[in-house]
Amino acid sequence: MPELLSQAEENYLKAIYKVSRRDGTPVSNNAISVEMQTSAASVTDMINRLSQKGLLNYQKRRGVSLTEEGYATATHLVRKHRLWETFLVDKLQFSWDEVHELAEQLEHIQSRELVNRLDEYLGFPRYDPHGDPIPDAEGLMAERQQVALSQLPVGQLAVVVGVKDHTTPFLQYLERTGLLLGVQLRVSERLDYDNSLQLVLDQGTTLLVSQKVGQNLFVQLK
Amino acid sequence: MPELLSQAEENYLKAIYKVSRRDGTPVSNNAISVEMQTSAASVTDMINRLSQKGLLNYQKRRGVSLTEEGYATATHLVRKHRLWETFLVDKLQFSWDEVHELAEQLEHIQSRELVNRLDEYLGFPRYDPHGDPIPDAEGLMAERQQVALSQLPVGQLAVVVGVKDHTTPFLQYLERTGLLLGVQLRVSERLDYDNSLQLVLDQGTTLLVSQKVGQNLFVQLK
DNA sequence: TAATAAATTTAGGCTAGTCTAAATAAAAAC
DNA sequence: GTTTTTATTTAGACTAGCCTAAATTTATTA
Ligand SMILES: [Mn+2]
Ligand SMILES: [Mn+2]
Ligand SMILES: [Mn+2]
Ligand SMILES: [Mn+2]
Repeated sequence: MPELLSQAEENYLKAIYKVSRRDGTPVSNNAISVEMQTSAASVTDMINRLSQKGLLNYQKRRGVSLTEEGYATATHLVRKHRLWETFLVDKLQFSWDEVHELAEQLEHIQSRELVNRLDEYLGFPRYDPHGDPIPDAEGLMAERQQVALSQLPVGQLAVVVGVKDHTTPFLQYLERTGLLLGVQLRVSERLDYDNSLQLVLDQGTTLLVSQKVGQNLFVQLK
Repeated sequence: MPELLSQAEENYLKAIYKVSRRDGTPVSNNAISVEMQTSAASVTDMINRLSQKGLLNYQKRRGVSLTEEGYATATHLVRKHRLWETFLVDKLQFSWDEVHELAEQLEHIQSRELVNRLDEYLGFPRYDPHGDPIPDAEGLMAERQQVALSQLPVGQLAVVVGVKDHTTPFLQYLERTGLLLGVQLRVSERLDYDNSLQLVLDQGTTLLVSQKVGQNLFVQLK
């Protein structure tokens, strides 16, 4: 039953999806208003409309959760967002730090057929340019056992598979330091003074990164 | 000075562009309301807003025309629309009768960079899947000396270069009869009874088409 | 020219989506 | 167990875009 949703409604759904993935419990009005950068009053308003449409479970003052339909709709939005980002990087040669805002627009284009053809055109990619998994046409996506770089035991070989922080400055930092997806590394030393990490990369080059960087990079054990 | 325009504002601009086709003569409120399928009151309302923004020249009860900026904006919308249609057909294998509605959505995506990269990715096409010229980044587009098939003298060799009617039924009719862009033909006979036309195509196959078809196909003399 | 028709504007109203300010409920701190 | 703080809802207002109905102006026709 894909009712037509406005872009505003879609953005709220996506925000609720995003916040609820972080913990799992019902999402507070407040968390949504922070994520959406709107007033709490606007959130209450929109929550009422979305639960009216059967996309949210909502009890006054007890938080909201996505219904089955709301979850599917949000997942489809994520699918579109990540496929468009992949298109922009793979086909139009955009850099991975330039595509998010564009995908925020493109994700609202309405056409299942277009999304599926785009998916096929891109070769059914499983991850987007930031390493985030792309849901398939049924809404299923890969779940990777990944860990923050800051949690990686010293000496353990691992490979960079994703970013937690998607902002342009962080992505450009990674670009300049060569700490990109697919790079293999190990932590050679953890410096107690400021929790910075001494890394040894692929070809033996070394790199010192701050705690903040370590917390925002996802790696997979090798 | 590309102020941010809403989709509604952009659609009105495009409608005015389409109705006026740069012939200078002011466009009537009524023509816009027919093109947009909205009430005359809504048109008056929007005209006021767009002339406020410097996109239209407007004097009460004397019709509107596009300003230089309004014209450039409308041309850019047409550029985006036609590039996206070309993308959908050339890259995603959509049929030419399926792409218009999708392009109506995609044309509102805001990013000069994206449009220019798409243009390059497509090889700087000069015509869209319907034979309509695509404005370049400066807003310039090819002007073809074309004539309606119904005007073509009997015996004159010509090639199909465009359609006047962009509706799905007409495009599907052309698809089924093989009367597609690039096909060479000549009119072997004009039947007085109903002004239908007997055509001889490329490989000598013949085809009888109604006056309505003749009026909605553009050809170029060979 | 006067009457009629068509086009346009004005007036007023509606919904979606936003806001601020105030009221109320729940949670945290004392 | 009060008090204070935070979260949430309510109330009221605003803009963009749309509408219908009525008023007004311009064009057409008798
Ligand atoms: Mn993104
Ligand atoms: Mn991404
Ligand atoms: Mn079109
Ligand atoms: Mn076209």
